[in-house]
Amino acid sequence: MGKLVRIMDITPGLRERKKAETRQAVHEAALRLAIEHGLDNVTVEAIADAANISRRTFSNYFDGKEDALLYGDEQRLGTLVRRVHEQPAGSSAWQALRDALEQLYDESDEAGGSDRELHLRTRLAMRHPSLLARQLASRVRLESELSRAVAGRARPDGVDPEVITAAFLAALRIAMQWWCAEQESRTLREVMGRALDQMSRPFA
Amino acid sequence: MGKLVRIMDITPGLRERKKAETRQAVHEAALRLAIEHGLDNVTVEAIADAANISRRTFSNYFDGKEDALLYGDEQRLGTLVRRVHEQPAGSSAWQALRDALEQLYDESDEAGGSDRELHLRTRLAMRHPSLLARQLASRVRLESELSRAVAGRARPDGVDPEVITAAFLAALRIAMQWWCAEQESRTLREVMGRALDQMSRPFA
DNA sequence: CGCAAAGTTTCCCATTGGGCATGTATGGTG
DNA sequence: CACCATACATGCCCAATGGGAAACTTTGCG
Repeated sequence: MGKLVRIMDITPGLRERKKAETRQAVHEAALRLAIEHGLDNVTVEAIADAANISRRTFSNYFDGKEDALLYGDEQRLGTLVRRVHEQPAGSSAWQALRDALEQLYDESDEAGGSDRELHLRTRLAMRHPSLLARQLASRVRLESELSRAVAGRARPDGVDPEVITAAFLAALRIAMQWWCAEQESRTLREVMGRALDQMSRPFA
Repeated sequence: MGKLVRIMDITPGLRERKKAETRQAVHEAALRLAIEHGLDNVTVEAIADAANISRRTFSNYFDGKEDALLYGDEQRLGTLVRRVHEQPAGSSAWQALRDALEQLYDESDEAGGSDRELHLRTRLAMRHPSLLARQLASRVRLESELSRAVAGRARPDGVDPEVITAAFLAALRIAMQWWCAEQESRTLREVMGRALDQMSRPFA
């Protein structure tokens, strides 16, 4: 029983940790190879090889090279959901989303995750149709979670959570688009702020 | 030269017309088979067979069964872009989008394209990840066209066209989501109207 | 009518996802 | 600590797929 507590609590068990490590390793291998040789010049086999696992095992971790590449994105958005949940209950839905996002970028700045790499990765994703497709699909899956995360919060009369989160995510996407179009003239933060400001305004 | 005019003008040439016909035939075959047997129980070969073309030729028309299925969507969104262009120059960006959409649904009502079928198709798309993915990707490709179509129109101060169209399309997506969740209690029109109203309001 | 261009088909092969069976590491239990 | 159920990795295999090369057919301009 004591073990059970430990398992559920902090230690996910060696097994789980190893899985997570491998997943991360595969992800990074995929990323490196894709940037180096271009996505379609990289086979699943090559990625698996670079990560020291068999091709078959790769399939156990990801549904394809695209998923492997976008694993970082999924993680990032997952933590975004968590941060939204952590926002003070007094924050409005829109504000909670914005603050959570801001917080997310504070963290990644500290972690040294430079904008530079993100820039590259995102350009890669925008260029390749199959990547773009999977990315958007995974975001939709996340949208519902995000909606639930803001469902209990204050929002303008008659505006449903789904609409707020959809608008929020759309703004993020547009911001990334803008940011990738220019060459680092502005911070991603700034661009996102701008997009979110615009999105929060009335259109009619 | 006279012929050249005809080619560019109305007659797309027999060749082009046949291509369009085939494309449509393949699309419909795909749709029928997918609804009948479920998407993943239908091979590309089966679709090609049903449309009386070779498997290889299928690839000349579409990049995969998903694309074949979503061809209808692409057409529909293409005409939406055209309708937006046709809106009176006096209309604001947001209004032009809404009116063009309304118009699009007037047309499909006249054409007898029942909501019933759309309901089925959309549920299909929402359930199957690979379909959802491709659908979203094709919408992004369209987003830029739509943005250009409203670029010259009146919009709230400091709000860029991309943001407006992104919001618009996001609202459509949410509306489809809502509409598919309930069983025909409301018209798609109504639901879309509701989503668009909400989206046009300020969030902050 | 004749020919060049566009389109279709056949043949082919590398890549891929996933089922199944077999090894191998992990962790709870007596 | 030894033991075993279970989860995980791997190897083998096959059907599906995308797309290149080349042969063949259709279209339509001159």
